[in-house]
Amino acid sequence: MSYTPSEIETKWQNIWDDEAAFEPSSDHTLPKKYILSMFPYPSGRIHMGHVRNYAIGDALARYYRKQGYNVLHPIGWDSFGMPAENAAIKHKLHPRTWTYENIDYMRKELSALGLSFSRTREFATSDELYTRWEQQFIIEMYEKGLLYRESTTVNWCESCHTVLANEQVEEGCCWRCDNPVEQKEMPGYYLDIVRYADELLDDLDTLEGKWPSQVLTMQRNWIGKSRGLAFDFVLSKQSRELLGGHFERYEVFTTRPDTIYGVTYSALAPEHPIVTYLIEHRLLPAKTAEKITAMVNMSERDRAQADKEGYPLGITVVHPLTGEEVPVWTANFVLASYGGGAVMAVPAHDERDFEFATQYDLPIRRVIDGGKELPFTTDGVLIDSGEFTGQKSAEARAAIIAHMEAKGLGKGTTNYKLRNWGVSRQRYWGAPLPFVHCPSCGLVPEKIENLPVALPEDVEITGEGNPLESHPTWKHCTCPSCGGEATRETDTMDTFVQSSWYQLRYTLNPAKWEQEGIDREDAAYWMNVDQYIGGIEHAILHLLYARFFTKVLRDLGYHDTDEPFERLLTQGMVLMDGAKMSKSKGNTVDPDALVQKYGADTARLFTLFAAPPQKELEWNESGVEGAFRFLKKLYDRAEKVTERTLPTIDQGALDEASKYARAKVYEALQRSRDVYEKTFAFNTLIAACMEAINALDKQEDDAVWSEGMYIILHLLEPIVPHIASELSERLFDRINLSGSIPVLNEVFVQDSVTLAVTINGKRRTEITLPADADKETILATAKEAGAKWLEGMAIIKEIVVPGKLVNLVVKPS
RNA sequence: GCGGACGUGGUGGAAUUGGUAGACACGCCAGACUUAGGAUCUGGUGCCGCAAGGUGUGAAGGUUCAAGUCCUUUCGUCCGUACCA
Repeated sequence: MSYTPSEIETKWQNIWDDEAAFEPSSDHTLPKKYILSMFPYPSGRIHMGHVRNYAIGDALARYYRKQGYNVLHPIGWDSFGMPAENAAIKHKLHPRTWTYENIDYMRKELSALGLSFSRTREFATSDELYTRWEQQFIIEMYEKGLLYRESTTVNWCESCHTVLANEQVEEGCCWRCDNPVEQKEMPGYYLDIVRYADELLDDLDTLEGKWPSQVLTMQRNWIGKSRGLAFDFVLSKQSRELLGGHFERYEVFTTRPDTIYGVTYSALAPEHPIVTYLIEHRLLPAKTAEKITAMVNMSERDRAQADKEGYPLGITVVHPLTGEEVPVWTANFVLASYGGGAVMAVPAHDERDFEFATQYDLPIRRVIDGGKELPFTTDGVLIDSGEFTGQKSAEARAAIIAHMEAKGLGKGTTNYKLRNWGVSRQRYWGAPLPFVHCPSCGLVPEKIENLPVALPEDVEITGEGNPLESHPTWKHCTCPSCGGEATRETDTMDTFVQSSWYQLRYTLNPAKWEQEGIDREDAAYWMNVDQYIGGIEHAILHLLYARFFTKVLRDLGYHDTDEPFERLLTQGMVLMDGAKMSKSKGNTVDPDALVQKYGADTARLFTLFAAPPQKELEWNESGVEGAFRFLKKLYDRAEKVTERTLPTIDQGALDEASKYARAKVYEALQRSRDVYEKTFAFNTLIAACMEAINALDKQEDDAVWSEGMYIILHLLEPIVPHIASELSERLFDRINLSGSIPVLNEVFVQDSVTLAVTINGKRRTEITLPADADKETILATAKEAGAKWLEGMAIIKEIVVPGKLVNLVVKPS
């Protein structure tokens, strides 16, 4: 019989379905493992990145199941989002239809890979039941003050009549209609993630060694915590008068209070209220006002790339320590959203301040000794700094903060780069924000018993404006509080909200889906995710939001875990000809076609064999054939098996080739634990199995063959489950597919050993000796074998590394 | 700029605590079986050299009996980030 993957694979997929083989047990006394690969967006078809992601997760899930763990290995669909609306515009399909048809199709594609997912726990985030609980959480967050509504500046496309994410702005223009994007003040909903900044930062330490350090670093930088001094610049008397008494002072933040005596000017963001006031009251030259307005209207991205630009505002502030008057400028490099939108400028010790000061001929005053050239931005000893002169930067920072605090001039403060998460979108295909605008009560959350606030089905998606806004009836409702006429919120939630808590939803027994969002007991048992697997592209957004939601839901009393993902594996991209596979480049491989041609096992084997999971995977058709060839060989060698169980073998009676083969088999077995539990270097485990088969091929003992196949099928089942199950059923009644197999140390005991002989560290020859040879014998043999290189030399040192080598250190005698 | 990761044959990649570099696979070469083969099997394959031997993990130093592995410097590639005061 020859290897026909299609038959075998269909057969086993049906058996697993019938057996409900991958449903987790509700017995919470069992040891558990929660293995999660990031769920897919139902874009239409699966791609090789999915195959890789799920092959890794499935191997781990199957491994732990075999070890006797109760394994939760769920799948679902991250099914809200813009592509559904774009498809709706293009194909005149309802986003829901398009989405759920895609899900049905992709579910079949994933099934064909033989992935061991729980079927009963599958859900889509666009299911109304999922939305219902999400809306409840959001309302509870609102009630705790974690969610708030606020008006801020956003990217706005007038022709599409919608807000755009920064990512949707291409060179200042709308990604879809190419109209210039405007900055517009608009209300939106924000989650106060900054309130959790410290915990999100500190808990990264607990993930050290379990998450890739790169991801930890990226999150740390993203949170961007910095400590320093916040203090007020008080406007001079004339400046206050100029500003009509509307402003008296403004706050600035610095991480370098030690340089405060070097301040020679102060700069405000162009959006700063003082600047706005000056423009609105025509207190600046018309041309200057125009230029500043242009800076304000520039998108964040463009501004970041622009050259330094600024204008004097004709006002001054008083230096809090020297009493000197300092000129105030507005400058495009000052960010409105950080540290109050104003800075003290110390050109001598800050690169940006220096560049700006040089450009506009502002004074530069050195207050830190050190370095030859300015700007000198490292720590040093203070000079010309009043009573702090002579102190080192570090102590001066503390002293100046203490001094300012004592005098009521300022205080030590912490700032974050992290900004609150804007979660509202002017989109149809998302979870509605469950709020109502009441003319008398203001913003009111919907009543819990009325949830979910579901999307209307009868909408027309045109791509212009929010269909919820233009729907004739949907937004009209009664106020949950006073019962009067009111309007429903038409913004929907960012899709990242759904993916922030799905890992908790999976833990809930499906029998309780209707009654609960998250179950404390179920979550306590399953959380946290033992191994999370996904692409590095989610290093910040998704992984930060999911961590945040986990903590928030913990504080709302839904569960008790601090971190959602115990260990994280970031898989590399799948490449073809050195470039990421993409439709536009035309360098894709269709997983369906691959499975049809070679079978799912070959697809899985190749993706795990060609590279370690963390690295990029270069697609290679002949490599795929190599994987297929190995499976054919494996299938073929099943004929060699004569015993139906793990045989007992008399090691002493075997010939060298059989002993060698046994050693190779057990080496693979020994290696497997590390691979599945620690390194995920499936490529090395597969290589070890190939070596074992090659070694078995070179010997003829039936029992050794039986033992070898028994163990190799056991090892490979998580990777190539169909062929392994098929052969295992035929040969061993599947008994080798559960439990673990002990490593027999006797197989590693060798009668003779081969040692390398090196002279001065250079390998010259090798010697073979009985395994129990003593050091003298070894040295004598080595000297004899290396006589040629020892002529005329005096041996000054002899090193024997047992089982490895002999090194003789010599010099001319 | 800053932060991180990585440089090993023609290719993907192996190599516990420093201990025979190149496992395994692809490709290539030769042979066998074949009408034929892009099927299968056997053998070979880092580089230079007929060989003996030499040489070899981006480069240059260093530590060590011994370095792909540790240290210093340097070059290169990839990824992330972008005026955060």
